[in-house]
Amino acid sequence: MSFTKAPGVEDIFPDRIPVWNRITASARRNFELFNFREVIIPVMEYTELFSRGIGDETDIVSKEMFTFEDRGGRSLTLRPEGTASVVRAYNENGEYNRLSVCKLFYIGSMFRAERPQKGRLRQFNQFGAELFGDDSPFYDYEVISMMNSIAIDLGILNYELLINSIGCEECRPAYLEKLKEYYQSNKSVLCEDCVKRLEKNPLRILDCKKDGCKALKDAAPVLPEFLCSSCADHHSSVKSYLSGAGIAFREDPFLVRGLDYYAKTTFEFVTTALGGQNAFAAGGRYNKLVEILGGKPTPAVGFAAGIERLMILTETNPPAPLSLDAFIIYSDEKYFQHSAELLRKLRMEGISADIDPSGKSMKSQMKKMDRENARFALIIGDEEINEKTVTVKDTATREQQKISEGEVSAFIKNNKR
RNA sequence: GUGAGCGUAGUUCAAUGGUAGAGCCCAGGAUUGUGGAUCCUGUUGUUGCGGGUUCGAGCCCCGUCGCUCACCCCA
Repeated sequence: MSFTKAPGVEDIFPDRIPVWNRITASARRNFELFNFREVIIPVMEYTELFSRGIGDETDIVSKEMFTFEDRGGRSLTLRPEGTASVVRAYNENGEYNRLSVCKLFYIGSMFRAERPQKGRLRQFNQFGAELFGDDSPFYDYEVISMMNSIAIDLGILNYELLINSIGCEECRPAYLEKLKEYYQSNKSVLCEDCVKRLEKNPLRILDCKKDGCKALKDAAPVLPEFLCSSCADHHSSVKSYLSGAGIAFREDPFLVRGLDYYAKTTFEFVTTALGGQNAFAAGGRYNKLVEILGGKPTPAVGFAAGIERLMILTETNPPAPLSLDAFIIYSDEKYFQHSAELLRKLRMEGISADIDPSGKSMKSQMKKMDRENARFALIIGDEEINEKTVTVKDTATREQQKISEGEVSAFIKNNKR
């Protein structure tokens, strides 16, 4: 009986781990520069959290969640995104939700029961940040600029930052009315799905790629024109902060998000290098969500980025593969015990080291050493045993020298990569 | 949920319906203590699975499973 992995999940083997690590390290570094602190949240929550938080009508909740019953008959769901969990954790923890501003970030797996394709998995990983407690447009800017720093840090080329404001509960209803009116009068041209969207979520019609619906978009009412003065001010402040920081962006008046909780600022980092997908990070402001999930009214802003998508974008320029500090080679099996003892000491000193215990020829051991990408070969034979030395060979320059046993570890530490 | 393409060695791919092969990888070697180049030798398969047509199927037909890409949607 052999087994295969479930559809849409992935094994990431050592050869790709440096790519992964470069991304998560960059995220952590930048989050810390911006004074965000890591929070580790559970991978499952009561289903209600997501249906309330993300919205029952969204695709994520209505058809993409991995939901199951626990033994007591309560419905649990593998998290399809991080924000709802972070909000729940924030609300539940008085230590943090009484702070005037609370900045958190997370890194972890998310689960959505979609058909897998390039850049889209059923179990995928995101890092994201959430900021609670302040409505200042400066924080919208800060969150966007933090993601921008990570993208630059990772050397991602040819990406574009799209921003928009989708208004607040004061001004959005009026816009939605206009939008409905507009599409109602053109209903005959709309595709089947969009006729449904007209009632449930008219904003989404703007996202439709069908020719008929797309054509209507050009003459559709544009959200920015309907913003109340508070939202308009907020939006222009965000833009001027971005311009002031030299961050290029394009306003996309039709940028709407697939999750219900957003208000005011929305943004997406997009590229054409991801096949059918185009966004590698996205987010926005969500001032009502904390309250919807039972907390005190608290403004918030955040984003999430797809780690696998970032891997696709950065794998063309891979970081150095993992390497080993030392590989021990012995000329005769009778010196294996001695070599193993040296190996043990090196590891205790914090030097990564390995050995081939098979007792095969030196040539064979050298080959193995080469494959392990070792920095130094440590050779032990008759001479070395008699002199209490080790021959240390630099695998890059092929130069070698004898070093007394006591000084080997110090030498390697001083010459590590 | 919908559509298209593809399943042959660890991997990348060959094989007019007529004995399943090559490159790479891997393993060993090219004299006596030394890796990456070169050369030599060697290992590896129920051709995804199950039926059918045929004297004969990796190849044709049907089913099934899986993968990939795209739509939808999204990070």
